[in-house]
Amino acid sequence: MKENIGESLHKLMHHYRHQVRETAAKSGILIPVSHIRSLKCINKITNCSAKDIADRLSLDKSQITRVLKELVSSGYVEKIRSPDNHRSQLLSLTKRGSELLTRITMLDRVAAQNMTQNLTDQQIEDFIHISEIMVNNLNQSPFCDNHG
Amino acid sequence: MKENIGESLHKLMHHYRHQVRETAAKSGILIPVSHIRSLKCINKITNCSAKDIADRLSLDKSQITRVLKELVSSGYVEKIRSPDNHRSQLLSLTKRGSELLTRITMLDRVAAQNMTQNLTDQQIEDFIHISEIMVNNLNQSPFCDNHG
DNA sequence: GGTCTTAAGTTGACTGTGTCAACTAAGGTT
DNA sequence: AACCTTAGTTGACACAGTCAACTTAAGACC
Repeated sequence: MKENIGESLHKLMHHYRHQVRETAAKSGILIPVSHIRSLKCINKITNCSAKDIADRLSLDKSQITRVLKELVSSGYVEKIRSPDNHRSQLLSLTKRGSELLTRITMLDRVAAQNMTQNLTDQQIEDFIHISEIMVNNLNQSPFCDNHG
Repeated sequence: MKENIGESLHKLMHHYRHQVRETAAKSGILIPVSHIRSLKCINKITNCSAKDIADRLSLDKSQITRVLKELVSSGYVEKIRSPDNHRSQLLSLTKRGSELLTRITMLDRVAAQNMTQNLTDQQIEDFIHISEIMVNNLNQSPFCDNHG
């Protein structure tokens, strides 16, 4: 039975992505999921840099660069060079970006409620908790050597 | 808190995929995950057709066509026209395919054990169970209208 | 028998995601 | 100065997922 956990994950992820995209599309939001996730990071992390996003989302730097390029050119994000460290850059949401994120947050709430509608709060917490344990297992395993 | 379930999923999926690919690569298995998943379907479903795989994995028919083309050309899978229904086709593993799947199954077991190492059997069952409930929620939601 | 519809599979084109390697530029070290 | 590290950029590529148009085969119906 244990071995099927992978298929469960694939399936769940598939349907989850589907719903996120569909929900967003129905509200006229047509940007990809990775962009949405990046917006959330920028909002949450103070003085957010590209690296911060990459670390938090476990994504490649290059991917972030490309996402940011589009977010900036769409007017959702502003990029200014950090005054104290010219290697780094400070990311912040524009007014437009903030408004977009507000709408996304509302959609997220609805989507999460829909996805968890037959579950108790305890079950949801358990699920997230178990997920975290598994992520830890995977990170510390010999298979995945994160030098950090 | 509920809204973060999405990020948990993304993260878990990311690390899970990473491990699957890495584990396979270390054993010299260099085919993509979708191919592996398809092989498992063919093995599990008697008289498996392309559509069966697409349904079971919630993937597009076209994707399956392409996966099968490679699996056939690599000699892992055989494709014969169904005698009673010429629209359909019967898929079966070749000897090579069977051997490959055996190796994959062993790797899967190790990977699953690694991923679940600090979890009780009950927690694993709960996790799978909750996943299924969420998949059902997503399928039956107004967002995702599966006409089938 | 001849249309009409549906189902299975194929193909092409395209978007999004993830990864790798080579590179620039800035900062720190000695 | 020469050297190393870090943040970010760019190019190239593989994989994953989606959509629409198409072929071929079966079944339904007059």
